[in-house]
Amino acid sequence: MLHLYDTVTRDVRELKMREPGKLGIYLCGPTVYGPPHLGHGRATLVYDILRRYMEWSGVQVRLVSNITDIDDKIIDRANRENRPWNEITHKCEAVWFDAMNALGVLRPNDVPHATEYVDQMVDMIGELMSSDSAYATDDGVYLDISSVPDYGLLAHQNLEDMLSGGGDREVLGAAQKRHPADFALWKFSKPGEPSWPSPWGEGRPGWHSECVVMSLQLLGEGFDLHCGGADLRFPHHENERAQAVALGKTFAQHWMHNGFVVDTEGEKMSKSLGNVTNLVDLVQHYDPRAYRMLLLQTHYRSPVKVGQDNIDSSVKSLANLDGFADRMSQAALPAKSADIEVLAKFREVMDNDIDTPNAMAIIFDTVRRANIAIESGETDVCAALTTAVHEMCNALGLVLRSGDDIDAAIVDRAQQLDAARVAKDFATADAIRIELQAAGYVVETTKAGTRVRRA
RNA sequence: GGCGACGUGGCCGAAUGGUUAGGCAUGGGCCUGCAAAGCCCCGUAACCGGGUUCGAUUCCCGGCGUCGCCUCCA
Repeated sequence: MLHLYDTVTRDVRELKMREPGKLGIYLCGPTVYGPPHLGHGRATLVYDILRRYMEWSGVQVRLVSNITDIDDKIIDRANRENRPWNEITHKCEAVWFDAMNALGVLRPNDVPHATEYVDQMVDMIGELMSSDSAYATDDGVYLDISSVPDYGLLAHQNLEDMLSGGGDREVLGAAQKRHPADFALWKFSKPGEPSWPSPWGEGRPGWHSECVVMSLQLLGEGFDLHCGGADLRFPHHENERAQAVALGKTFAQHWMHNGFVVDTEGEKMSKSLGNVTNLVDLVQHYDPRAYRMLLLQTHYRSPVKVGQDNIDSSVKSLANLDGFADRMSQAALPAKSADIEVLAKFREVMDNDIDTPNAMAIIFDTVRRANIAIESGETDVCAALTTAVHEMCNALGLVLRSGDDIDAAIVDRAQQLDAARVAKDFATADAIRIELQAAGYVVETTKAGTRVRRA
């Protein structure tokens, strides 16, 4: 049974499922107005790992993750670049899923778009209006948070404390709001802006409304888990929840938030603080698996430093695992099911708030034990451990590469190298070795003969 | 100002009131004709000052420092 930290109760508790064996997850997706950054990558990888682990554990997961395709930032960019707003959103969404694909992040089961749910949002706002939980001003329709008694549940702050600081920031629509924390459900459009009809005037939905409508519609009331980056905790998630409460509906039963990506100075990475803050750059310049590896070695709630050293270290440890997979794939091991004890330990740490750093420790330890087993001729033991490694990696979405296809001509040369060595013609052997290395291969001398692989 | 997180060995990064994290790097060994690759082995570290305790990196108090949230950023 998975136990997971809950932002509301602030402790690790069992993740309950409305229907045992079926898990409904809502993940706040991107606003498509620019290239995805490392933070987006972390969030999606963290929940991809959660999803895969749950599925591996036999749970049927329905992951819903939206695309915010109407928003002020999209309109701003469209105006700035003088191009249609929906051209930007389509382009950015394509880039997004390309990056996700490269990272090995499974596509969510549902990908609702905000623009597809405008009617439902208007209906919901209508309900809030008729119950006096919302009111219109000159620039939009706002939720009256006084109708939400426990507003601040996720922020763990009461309203007065929230307002006492935060000082310099501009309060949106302040002039006519009843309370500074009231937030926009509907924004009236200016001429030329994308707009939809509503009883209160042409406009577009506020950010916080789409996720309530879509999550409740697709997953239903009281769905199991709502997640996203730590920065969404407040105000976004708080405000989503506020609307559900105002509607008299039960919302998410469990809240999960992942930590930030920070730069080497430990500062939150938001704009351009390093050279690889852009996710697209990262997956182009490095093995995309390295990012998953790096995140697996950090707890999801801790900040993670992404820098050259860290990525390099992950690339290296990944190469070691690949090498292991490759060697074992060629070792003609008997077919064995995974070592039960190893998997039990793996489940134990994973069920404890997705403790992937310890899960990785188990994987590395199992690799070491498999190596020792094969050295001492215990092929059955080795096979069971190796299968376990593959199962665990599979559960975490870590795909190990084994056995690149090597040109027949190269394999041929390797065999000639072996022949020369047997004949003790070391001059020829060395020459072939140099030749193969120059062609970009690592030449390994093993008891079973020379093996080559791409460097 | 309010709320919260954190300060661990060369770097990254976990758990934990007393005994092994793990990764990467370094070092040693094995293998090899020599190499490389690979495998094995190795690390007593915990911001400072008090306190609780037989014993604290782990609990409490106080400093110092870093970071996050406090109206639209994953």
